[in-house]
Amino acid sequence: MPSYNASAKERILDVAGEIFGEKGFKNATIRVIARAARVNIAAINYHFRDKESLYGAVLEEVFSQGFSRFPANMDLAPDADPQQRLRAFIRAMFYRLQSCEGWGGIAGRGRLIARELVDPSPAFEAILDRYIKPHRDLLLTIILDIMGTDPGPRKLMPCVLSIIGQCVYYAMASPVIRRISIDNAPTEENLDRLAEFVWLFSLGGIAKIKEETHLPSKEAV
Amino acid sequence: MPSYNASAKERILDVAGEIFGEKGFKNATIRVIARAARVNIAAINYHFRDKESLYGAVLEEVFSQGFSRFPANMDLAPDADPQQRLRAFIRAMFYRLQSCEGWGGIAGRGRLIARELVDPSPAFEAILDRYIKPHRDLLLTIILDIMGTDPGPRKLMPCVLSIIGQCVYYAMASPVIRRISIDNAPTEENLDRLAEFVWLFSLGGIAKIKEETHLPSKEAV
Amino acid sequence: MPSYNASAKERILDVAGEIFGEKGFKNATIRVIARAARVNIAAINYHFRDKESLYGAVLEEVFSQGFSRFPANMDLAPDADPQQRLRAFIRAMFYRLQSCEGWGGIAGRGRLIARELVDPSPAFEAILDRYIKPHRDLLLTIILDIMGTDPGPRKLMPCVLSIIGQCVYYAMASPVIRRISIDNAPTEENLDRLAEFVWLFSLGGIAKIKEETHLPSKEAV
Amino acid sequence: MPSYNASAKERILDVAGEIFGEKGFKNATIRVIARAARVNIAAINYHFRDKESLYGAVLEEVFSQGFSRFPANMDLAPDADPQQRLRAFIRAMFYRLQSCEGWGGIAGRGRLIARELVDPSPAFEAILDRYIKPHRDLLLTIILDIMGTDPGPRKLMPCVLSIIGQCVYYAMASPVIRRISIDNAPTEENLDRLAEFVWLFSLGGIAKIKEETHLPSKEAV
DNA sequence: AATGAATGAGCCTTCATTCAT
DNA sequence: GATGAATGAAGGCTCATTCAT
Repeated sequence: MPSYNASAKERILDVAGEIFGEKGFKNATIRVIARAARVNIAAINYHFRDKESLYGAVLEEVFSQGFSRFPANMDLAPDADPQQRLRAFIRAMFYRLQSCEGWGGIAGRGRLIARELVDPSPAFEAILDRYIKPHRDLLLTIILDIMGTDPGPRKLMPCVLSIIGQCVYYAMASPVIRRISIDNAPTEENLDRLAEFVWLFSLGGIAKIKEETHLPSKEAV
Repeated sequence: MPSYNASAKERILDVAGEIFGEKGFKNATIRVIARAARVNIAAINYHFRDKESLYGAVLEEVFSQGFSRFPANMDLAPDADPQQRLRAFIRAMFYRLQSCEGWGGIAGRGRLIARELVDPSPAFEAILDRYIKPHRDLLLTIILDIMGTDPGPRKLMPCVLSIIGQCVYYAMASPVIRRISIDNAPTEENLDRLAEFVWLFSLGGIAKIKEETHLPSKEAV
Repeated sequence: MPSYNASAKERILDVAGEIFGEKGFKNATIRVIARAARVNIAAINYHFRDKESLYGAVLEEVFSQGFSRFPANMDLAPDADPQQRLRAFIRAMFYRLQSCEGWGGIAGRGRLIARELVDPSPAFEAILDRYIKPHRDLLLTIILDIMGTDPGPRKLMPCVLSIIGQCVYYAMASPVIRRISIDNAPTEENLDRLAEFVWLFSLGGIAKIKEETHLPSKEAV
Repeated sequence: MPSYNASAKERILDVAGEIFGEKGFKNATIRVIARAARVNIAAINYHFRDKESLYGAVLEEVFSQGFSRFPANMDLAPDADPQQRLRAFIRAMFYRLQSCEGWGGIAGRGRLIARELVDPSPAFEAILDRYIKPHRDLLLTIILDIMGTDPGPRKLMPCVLSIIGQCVYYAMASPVIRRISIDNAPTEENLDRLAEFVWLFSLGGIAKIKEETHLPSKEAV
């Protein structure tokens, strides 16, 4: 039965995402993953060759599922203005990074992405090209549309980073945030509220950057 | 000879910061640290009892040095207005997280902090209380002073997080940022420019949040 | 389709001979054999039950083919004298142990036999009885005929061993011989020349042993 | 106590020689070696880095001890004639390859050498240069002295190989020889008797080769 | 007849730690 | 104060084998 085979492979992929996200690549052991997936250790080797390849498959799965489940135009009207497109972009990013298990299986995987940002694995290279760079370009066009004019890369790229930085920080530092500040448990309500905040904060930031003239633009450098 | 002992202990602490920052706690091995510090493996256990305690000592050292070398009022006039205090705060944070080796020995340790945010070690608990919470409170008062009125925690705390988030993100994701966007090598010029950007962006964000009235304040919830 | 089955089984037997000869029993893996034979791993167990049985089948095949292709009276006139019979015996042995692939498919299998001499496998027991002992007896009668009289086992058996030893050594140690001495690539020309040498050397040896009287015979012990 | 340390390392080296000789490199496990040497598995790694390096050390030890304990001029008068030097050479080789444990610790290591002849390990390269080639050259000069004139490499080198081949074969094929022919247990009496036989057989062979004129010499090729 | 999936055993290695000196 | 030797635990991986199909 292909469904049984697929099931075992899928089970491995599933729990591996969970455990890699929770413990990190090195701390996670294939023994634990195998036990959680209710398969033999050698089955992991059979389906994914080795631990590193399994990790690569998990990474691909996380990004693939994340972007298909929460596209950047999530809940967005076709004729939305750039402000609303930024809002959707930020909300989708929050959901992608922090949606919890009950919603469909990518819980804790936000931390997996956070780990990749800190030290990228070899498998992350492909992810950069296939998912992250196009995503960055989308945000670039949104910001350009909001500003109306091109302020040059020295103003544009940092806007991208500041917006993404906020989204990522809420996800990656969530264990600490919970301890030092507010309730940021990844419930739907919290995510929506924080996304709304980041959106407004970033709109203010973009406006401020646009009106600043003493910041160097590309030409000024 | 106390000087020799102190020297060995200091060498261990020094290279351990480097290597823990570079590889992370689990990936770093005391063998590599011992070899880099030119001491016997057992000497590490002798001076620091075990790997975890060594890590704790490193963490304490990193924060202690970071805050003493780059205080939050760095280069700040005593009578500076809150905007300028925010500027100094952000600049100090950039330097603390990203200052490179030539400047005095805490290179790569920004990544060590980033790792702690993703999964905090037991030793991080003390750091939170001694360094991070007071630091957060300082930023809180700065923002309050900028706003002039207390908008309630639902607006205030996220401002703190969005500002810190930007600073941290630039440091923690630097390997990836370098690949997908701008030159963010931690030179003095780059750090100053990016800190300036984050400062302005955040001023805009704070202003925007202040004027927003539909955002829920604490009482509205 | 019987032809396909037979073909698969034969392919396995064929490449297994090659690979067992090259790597030895333990170092050879059924995975590599299966891939080289272009069959599924399980097909090997299907056709040959397990790795050890496959090895037994290969061993039988090697000896069976070797002795049928290169019989000890190869190229020998029916009325040949014992010296010529020894010559044919030695030449056949060289060919059996070293004939290369182009000649009909038992290349590298000389090393397989060499390995069996060093540590015999369970399957070798049957080979001893069916092939090697009769072959030894044939050489015994040849030597007896050359000597004319029976010098007793203490002189006779070592002659057998010294002759066989030379033949086997040229085959088994060929990787080293090539490195430390002469060109002994198993070309037809080289095999013929070396066999000729061993024949003459052994004739001299036999003659010397025959005339020696101080060597203990069986009775003297 | 250095003697205790040395003792552990020596014990490992000792039993490893035994077990590698008995089972071969792949079949031998460091677990078994560790247990037999009464040390922890990790101790092997500590002293010899890994299995392959341990094997290299064993190989070096076997040859080093073999040649120092049984030099090629063993029991030889300083003014001995070439025939007697050949006799000593052959006797030493028999002892080296087959001397059993009671005599001083290189039992079963003849098989280790035999395995190297069949498939040389990377570590064997150094052994060739340091031990085997000089040994071969010594035998060459002995044969030259016996013949009186240089018959050319096409006659000389095979003489070397035929003599060495006999010695090696008695050692390497001893499990089989025992089954198909005579009592060749490596007792001192047996070794002496067989060495004596090989010596005489080889003297006869050399003489026969010398008088043969139709064999190609170097120039004839 | 033949295969893909899955297993259990076993192997080498690495690591942090301890102990005697 | 500092070290070389030795340990026990655990980890990733490979292999021959089996089972359901």
